[in-house]
Amino acid sequence: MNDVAKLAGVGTMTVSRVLSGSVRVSEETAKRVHEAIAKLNYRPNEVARALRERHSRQIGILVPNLLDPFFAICAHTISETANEHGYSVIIATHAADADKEFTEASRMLRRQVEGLIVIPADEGPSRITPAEFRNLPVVTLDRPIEGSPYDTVVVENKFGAQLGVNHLIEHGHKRIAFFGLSRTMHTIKLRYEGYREAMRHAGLQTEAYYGNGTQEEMLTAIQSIFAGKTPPTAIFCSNNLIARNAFHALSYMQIKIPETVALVGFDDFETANILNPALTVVRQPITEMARIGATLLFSQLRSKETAVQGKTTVLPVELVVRDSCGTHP
Amino acid sequence: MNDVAKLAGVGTMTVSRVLSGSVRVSEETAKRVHEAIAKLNYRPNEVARALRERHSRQIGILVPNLLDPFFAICAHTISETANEHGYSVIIATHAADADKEFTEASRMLRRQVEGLIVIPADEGPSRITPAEFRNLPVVTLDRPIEGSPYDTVVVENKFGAQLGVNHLIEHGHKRIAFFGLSRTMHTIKLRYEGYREAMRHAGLQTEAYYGNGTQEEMLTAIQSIFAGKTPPTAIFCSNNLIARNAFHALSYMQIKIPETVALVGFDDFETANILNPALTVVRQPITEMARIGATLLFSQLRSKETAVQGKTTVLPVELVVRDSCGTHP
DNA sequence: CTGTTAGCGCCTTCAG
DNA sequence: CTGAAGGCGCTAACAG
Repeated sequence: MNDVAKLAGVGTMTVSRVLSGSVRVSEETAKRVHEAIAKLNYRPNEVARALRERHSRQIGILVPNLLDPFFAICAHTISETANEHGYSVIIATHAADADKEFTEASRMLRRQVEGLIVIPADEGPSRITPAEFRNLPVVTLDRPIEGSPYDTVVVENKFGAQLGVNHLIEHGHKRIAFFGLSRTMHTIKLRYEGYREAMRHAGLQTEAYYGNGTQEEMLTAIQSIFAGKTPPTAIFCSNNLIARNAFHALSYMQIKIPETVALVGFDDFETANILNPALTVVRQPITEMARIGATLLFSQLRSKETAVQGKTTVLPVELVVRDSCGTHP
Repeated sequence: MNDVAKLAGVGTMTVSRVLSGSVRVSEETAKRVHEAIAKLNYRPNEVARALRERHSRQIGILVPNLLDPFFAICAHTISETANEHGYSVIIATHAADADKEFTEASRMLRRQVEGLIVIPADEGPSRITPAEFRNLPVVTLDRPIEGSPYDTVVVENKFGAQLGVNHLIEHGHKRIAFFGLSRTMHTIKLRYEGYREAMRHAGLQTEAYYGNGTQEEMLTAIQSIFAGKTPPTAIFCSNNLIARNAFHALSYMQIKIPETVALVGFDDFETANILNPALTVVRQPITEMARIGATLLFSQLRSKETAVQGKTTVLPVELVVRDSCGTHP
């Protein structure tokens, strides 16, 4: 910047002003400065600026990983939204580990991020709390941080499950199994509740299976379940991984969908409609969720006050009927 | 930091030294400092440190988007590798637009990233060049930046296509169509070359279709192609999007795979093996590519010299035979 | 082993 | 409209 100033024959402040446009500078001077900038290929140092201005124009995104399309879509959308606001994003993954989550959040704070958008680790108590991160605006997505006062954006997990299960019930199914991933995951628990209520309301008995996060485990589970005398005639899958694994195992075992078992998944995915049969799912508005979360954060940044109320925004889900439950009753 | 120093009754330098561990500090003093840090919940300001030390411990990742699992896997792997090196990552997307690519790279440079890993925009000449970004270490993934001296990591695109097409030829197919996405994409061009050579080598005529990036377009294309008198008996799909769209259209039209048409895709994806029939693909080592690229960048950072030679690392691909071509001949 | 001085690149404040 | 001084939080270099 000094070089630019010297070349343009002005003081550094003039250069600074030309760049920020905050104060009027005579046109001619501005032109000289611009020429000098171009000649020297000068780029302002945002680090110095951040230090001086005490805000980094940077937010942090903390997700379990970027391999699950659900998280990747969130990260993508947040990143784009941040860009529209002139912010950069730092991304880190916590692999569903609360310690890693805390470590990464701390690192981001040291980097002076102005806010955090996090899809919390689901195992163990999160250590992202106002006690640790005083003043730092945080918005959580997909699930809240238990007992924290942060704004959060989630979907109608329970209602969505009811929607899906009722769809199955309307098709006349009596034995409908719930396939969970982990008993401890917030979203899965809510979806199970929805399942249970729908079943109870219809006077049906519940039947839940957990785990089966890999194709192999699922195959074993399906084999044992369908070796019984009265296997379920329908399965409600609690997330897209479980749905894919179930679909795979059923196809592999040549168990007919929907003739022998009907299938409904929670969370739509790219290839759901090219499966054979195409999978009926409860769709979550992922992009919208991420955008709303980011917008929430930026409005906190603008108003310069961290939300202390912890507003929860619940987004609607939608049943996408395809072919894995047969035709409409 | 001043507060910490005061509370511990030492100078700021002592605090600094305790934190960095660079110089020995007496144990007792160190303890007092640590206590003060804990009491005040002090976190060092990385922005100030970066300004002073003139390196940010931050790299930039620039990808077209995070929606395509291929890019998301790359970003994920780079992010994890960077973390292992104690670096943070800034991520931005360029939506395959060379201007946006340039803008985002510039923004990252202003933020003093120490290096860039980029999956270049494929349309238009990239403006990420040493002329614009003097000294900045850059590694490109998936495709090179034309005429740039940057290290790059790619896969055997041409050979992979030959592998896939030969597999089809071995199954006795004579009319094998190539489904491209864009004529201008570097990877697609190479894959087309592989296709062409394999066909020529077998004395077969080529037949290529481009576009069809949406399910609707693909459906129209497939309808018109299969309305002809001698439609192809096999299709080689140049990437995972095209493969999925083709699969969808074929299923929708109830054209039997592999009986009526055999299908091979380039680039494996999550659900490829739960399709019915499971899709035979040429698999690229995505994670390995990203990890090698990141490692390359970090070794440049360590050696403090930007690669000027532009080393190209070519990674092997692998044919994953599943069911979309029928049984082995 | 510890403290002092100076300055990284920028912008706020105050003078001109 | 423009420039000079000072300091954001930190650490390299030097001194003690």
